[in-house]
Amino acid sequence: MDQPSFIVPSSSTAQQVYDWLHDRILRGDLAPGARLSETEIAGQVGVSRQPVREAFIRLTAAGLAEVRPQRGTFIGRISVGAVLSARLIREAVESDLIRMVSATTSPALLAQLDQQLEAQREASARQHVEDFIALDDQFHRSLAKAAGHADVWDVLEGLKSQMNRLRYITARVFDHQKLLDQHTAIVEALRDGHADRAEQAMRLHLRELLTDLPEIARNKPEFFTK
Amino acid sequence: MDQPSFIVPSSSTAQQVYDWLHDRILRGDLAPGARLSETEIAGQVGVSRQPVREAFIRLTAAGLAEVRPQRGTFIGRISVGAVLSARLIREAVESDLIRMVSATTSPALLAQLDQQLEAQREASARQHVEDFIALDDQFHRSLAKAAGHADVWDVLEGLKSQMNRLRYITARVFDHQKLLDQHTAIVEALRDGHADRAEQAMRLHLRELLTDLPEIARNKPEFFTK
DNA sequence: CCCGCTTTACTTGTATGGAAGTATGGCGTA
DNA sequence: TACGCCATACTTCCATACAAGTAAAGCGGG
Repeated sequence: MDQPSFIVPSSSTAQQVYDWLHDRILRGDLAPGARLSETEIAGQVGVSRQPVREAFIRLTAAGLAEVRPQRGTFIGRISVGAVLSARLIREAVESDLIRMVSATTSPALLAQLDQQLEAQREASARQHVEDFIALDDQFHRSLAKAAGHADVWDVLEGLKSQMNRLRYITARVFDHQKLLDQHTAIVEALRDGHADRAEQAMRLHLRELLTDLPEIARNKPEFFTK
Repeated sequence: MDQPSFIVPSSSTAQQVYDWLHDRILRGDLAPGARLSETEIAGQVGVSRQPVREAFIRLTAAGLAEVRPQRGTFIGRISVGAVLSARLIREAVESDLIRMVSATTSPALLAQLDQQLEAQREASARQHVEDFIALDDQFHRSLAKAAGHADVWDVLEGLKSQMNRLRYITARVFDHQKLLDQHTAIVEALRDGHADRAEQAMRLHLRELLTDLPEIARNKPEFFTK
């Protein structure tokens, strides 16, 4: 049984409990639909129910848990609708962003992106799922930053949480090579200064989920809700 | 036999406190930066501090309040960056949505939009700010629904809360006539089956805030944070 | 066996007391 | 007057006790 190694007084207890659970949920360590209990978690980390309860409230606000009064608290199932909505929003936003980047792309940026692609190839070769996911995020974040809107990416983080859970839970079924090729196509379109092609490449990339999701939902129906 | 799901035993105290404060904040009844107090609110509504505290936590998660440990809880100032990010996201998403609508527009939809425009003109003539804002939301929501993605609009609600506060606080400085003309232009472009023009009209409409925001922030600097 | 009631062991929700931290006003001192 | 220290009155945070509701096991009667 893993638990936070120690409670540091730097941050509040509730915050630390929240961080701990948030991380475990996103990584799929806590399965969707699984039962949580204020008293049980409190016992595991050695605090009272109160901070645990407050962590639950925040998790609920983030769409990662669901508390049914007098019944129990449960890890939220992944809402297919929410994932599809988040995907559509991502496509719309990142399409606009990639056009902005295309208008101001520089050799320095292209060099940075090339370097990130190389790191992704390396992580893919190592079959290291966590690194690959982190590098994928970094790639998209770099583009947002290059467009001068890194803050937009931060705002989207909340919406992406459901997608992130999906990625962790089903990471091994994803075709890393295909994603890599799509990233490469985006960078090449930028290098050629071809805004339309860059946008289309980005849209194609972000639509990949539409083909993967049905299969994933079929494999693990107990993890999903409509 | 279970009770119908929509019959809930009057929601929890914490929920009611949250709803009450949420509404007051969005309407600008509670000014940004104003001080809140667990004990004070608890006394006002006649409950203990605990549910009030939990309402504060949820408000914080929604970006509407800020709790500084051992110092106090305050109505969150409106983040200019968050508003701009939300605006950019809205423009990107609604641009995509309006293109989808344009591909499937029907006489019935056009009739519905015409009717909503008429209602907006009427509310504008009455100078009824609340109705005008509600009808504006309804207009955009109708378009999202017509695109087959009403759920996307729901997801964006959270991001829009900061924009909504802005609208309420400064509603009287907005040029209702201009917004009405822009809405009309969008509908006309749809009626002509001109997708590009519809998208451009939508983008222009949603960029209105970019010119308004600086003036608003100059008038009420104490309401904003960078 | 099967149905239905009752008991019991849970769950989350609320109230309250105290712990820890922060800001402020008052007071003494130079 | 100006400065530094300190008591005091706040604040949020955490722990604990109890209240209210749910669900399921147990048990008796048909």
